[in-house]
Formats: sequence, structure tokens, C-alpha cells
Amino acid sequence: MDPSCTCELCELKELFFGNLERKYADVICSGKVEKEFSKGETIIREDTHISDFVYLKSGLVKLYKRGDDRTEQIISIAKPFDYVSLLSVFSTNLYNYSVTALEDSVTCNLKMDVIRSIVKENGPLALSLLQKMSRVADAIILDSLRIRKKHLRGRVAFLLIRFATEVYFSNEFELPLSRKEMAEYVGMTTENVIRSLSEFRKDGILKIYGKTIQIVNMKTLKSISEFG
Amino acid sequence: MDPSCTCELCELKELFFGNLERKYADVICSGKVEKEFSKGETIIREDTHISDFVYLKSGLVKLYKRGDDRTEQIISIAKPFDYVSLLSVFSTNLYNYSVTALEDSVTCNLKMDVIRSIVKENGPLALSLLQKMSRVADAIILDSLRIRKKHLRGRVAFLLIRFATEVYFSNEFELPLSRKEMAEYVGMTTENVIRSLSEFRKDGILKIYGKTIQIVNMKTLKSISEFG
DNA sequence: ATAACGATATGATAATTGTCATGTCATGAT
DNA sequence: ATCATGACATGACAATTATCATATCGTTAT
Repeated sequence: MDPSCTCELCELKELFFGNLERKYADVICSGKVEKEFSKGETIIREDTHISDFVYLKSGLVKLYKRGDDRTEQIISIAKPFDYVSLLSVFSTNLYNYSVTALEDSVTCNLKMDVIRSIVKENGPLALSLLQKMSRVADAIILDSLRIRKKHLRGRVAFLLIRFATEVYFSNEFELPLSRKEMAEYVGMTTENVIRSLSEFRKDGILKIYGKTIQIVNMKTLKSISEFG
Repeated sequence: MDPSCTCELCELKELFFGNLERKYADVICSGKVEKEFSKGETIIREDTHISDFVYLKSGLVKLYKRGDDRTEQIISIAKPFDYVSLLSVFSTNLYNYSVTALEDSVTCNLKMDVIRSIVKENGPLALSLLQKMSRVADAIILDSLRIRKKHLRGRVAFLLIRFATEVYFSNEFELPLSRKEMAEYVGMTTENVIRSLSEFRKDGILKIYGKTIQIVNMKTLKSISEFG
């Protein structure tokens, strides 16, 4: 294997390389390209031709669909090694979703036709991909169902808890989303998301300094997320 | 290939057999079991151990998630050869969703461990499955986004148009869902779904005889579905 | 420095949806 | 035959959310 191909922390390594014979590993190694994106930069634009299989190495991104006017619908927030381009990639020639960096991010890109041809010759790798895709799709669908059961405040609480427990591992963090984006994710209005945050602040559940959120009363927030 | 293995109309044939050498085809053929379900019978119950890969040969089913009390959230309505157990099957040991027959249905069941082991040895088959799964997941997610953008009336209109154009291929059909199930699919209350239907009837857009729906003014219904 | 803009914030009001009560009808159980 | 039950239906009212107006603040462009 090409020694320069050292994605030490990269799940790609497990995903692909654990299942690859040397000859394929070399093909992938030599074909992979790392790309850096600053916060706010678009990584994938929907309705664009799919040429690359894109994997997130570091950073944070949003997966979303553009609307008619200036509205977007956010489908999910992805941490490193979550899917990214994994959906649609095998079913169509055009990306169905857009992806934008919420924080400075690095992706690892591989040519789709290389992936496709290697998948054909490598069952274990294919099985890994099936598992990965299955997990990603499930997570998106289940989250969406969870959110739909809640009211405004519950949705906002859910989102905050997500960031605290699964992205930043801290009760204090800087929101990677604007209020508008939070609204696009939970399917409510920007004003109403702001109102919820203000209420949480007034109730002593949160402290808010611009985009910095400190969860003071996680217990209450959790119960709001569950019921509301 | 076992000549008794004649799923003439079955997509499984294309999916598997087109990609299988004779020895694998025989394994699958001898392992497959057809099961019949009457309308209303449960095909898959969530939180149950996944042993089979289930494919819908004929009929119509709903994919849904059970709630706390007596509520369900319907995720999608599946025609023959749409996914069915395709989601979650590769990622977990327990079904994440339940599946129930909306019309008399026949499934083709294959043992998961057989599928898994064959996938490992057969790349092209794996690629077919990846494409299939990708398409199914995308359809569910995109539909869910489409529905969320609409108001009550638009959601109901959307659902009716779906049945007319993609399931029954006719402007007159018998609803396979109760009003309650329609509500569970579009994410609104049963009463409000009924109200929408009544309004459509009063406006001369539909004729309703119990579960039989006749779409009189498809053009208006479509515009309601698009805006509403 | 100033203007323009977008993000954040809040209030008033309108629109939409949910909840509860009530009633009919068809169906199946006793 | 009668009763209980659940699906369908409608109205009145409450709860929730959206829309519109307005204001502040910080940032960027000129």
C-alpha cells in the first residue's frame, strides 16, 4: 500500500482497506484527493453530475435540499465519517442533495467509477458499504420521525441536546447553525425558533451569548425534548 | 437453475439471478419461501429479530413505526418490488420498522445469512443491492421533504394523486388506507384529513363513496398538491 | 464614517391545526 | 335482535404556529 496514503483517523481505511487486496488499495490510494472547505463553502451542489464519492474526514456539514426561493430544507447534520455523499450516489447520476460546510472541513474524494468497479469485484467491501448506507438512511428517517412527533419547543430542545451530546460533548458549545438554519432543520419558522430559545433562557434552562449556548438545566431540556 | 424457481414477474430474478452464477442461484432458489398475507396481517414487526430478507411480490403494504399508545407513523406505502425489508436489514439485528399488508400480499423470503454470504462473494449483486437501497432511501426522504412543505390540504391531495397515478393508474380507486392511516402518513389529525376530503367533495374535486374515491378535477387537485 | 444588509429579537395578529364533544352508520359479538 | 365497537363525519373552541411589522446589533461595502 502506498505509504503516503495515511488517513490515520479515516474510517475509509476500515471501510475500504480492511476489505481490499493490495492491488485495489493502491488504485484507491493513488486516486484519492483531499479537499479543504472553509465554513460556508459548498461541497456538493444538488442537480450536479456525480463524479466523486465524497467522505467527510473532519469538520461538520449540513445536508439539505434547496427550495424555490431562498429557503432550504435541512435533512441532517453530518459529523466526520457520516455518509455525506453516500446517499443517492449509487442510484442516480445527479446529486439529490446539497452539502455545505458548517465548520472548516476536509473531505476525501474518490472517483465513482473506480469505486463502482472495485465494488463489483469485491463483495466484502460492498457489504461494508451496504451496512454503512443502511445505517445512514435509517438514522435520517428515524430522526425525521422523532422530530415530527414533537412540537416547536421539543424540536429545538432535541436539536440542542444533539449538539451537546453527540457533536461537542459538552453542555457549552458554539452553535454551528444560524437561527434560520435551525428552523430549516426542525421545520419551523425562524421567529419561532428564536422565541423558543428566548423562552428557554427566561426559564433558566439556557444561557445564550450570540451563537454560544450553555445548557444550564439539561434535565428539564431533556424532558421538553421528550414530551414537547 | 432450479426450474421450479420461476418468479416470472419477480424483480428478484433480475436483481439476484442476473448477477448470480448457477451455484448461487441454486442456493437461493432452494432457500426461498413464499408467504401469503391477507389484508391487515402483519408481515414484519419492529424490534423483532431479522432473519429474513423480505421482498414484496404482489399486493400493497405500509411501512411504519409504532408509537407509544395506539398511534403509528407511516413512513411509506410500498408496491411490489419496492424495498420492504431492504432498509435496516444490513445495519442491525432488529427490524426498525413494522410492515403490514394493506391488500392481500405475497412476499418472497430469503435467509439473511445466505444473502450476506453470497453478497460477500458476488460484487455485481452487491452493486445491484446498493443501487436498490439507494433509490429506496432517497424516495422515502424526498417524499418526506415534499410532504413537509405542504399544508394539510396539499398533503391529502398529494396522497390521493399518488394512489391515482402510481398505484392504481386510474382516477377512480378504492382507498387502501383508512382516514386514520392517511392521517398517520401525512402527519396530521384524522379529523383534519376527513375535513379536507369533505372540502374536496364540496368543491367538486372528488366524489367519495366510503373508501372509493373518484377524482373529478385532477387539475385542481394537482394545483392544491403543489401549492397547498 | 456611513450606509446597507443580514442575523437576532419581540410583539400583535392572522392562519392553521389540534382537541373535544357529539352523532351517524356499518359491522361483528353476544 | 340488541349491544358494543370502530370508522366516518361535523361543529365549536383551544392551542399552536405563521406572518407581518418593527427594532437593535454587528458586519461589510462604499
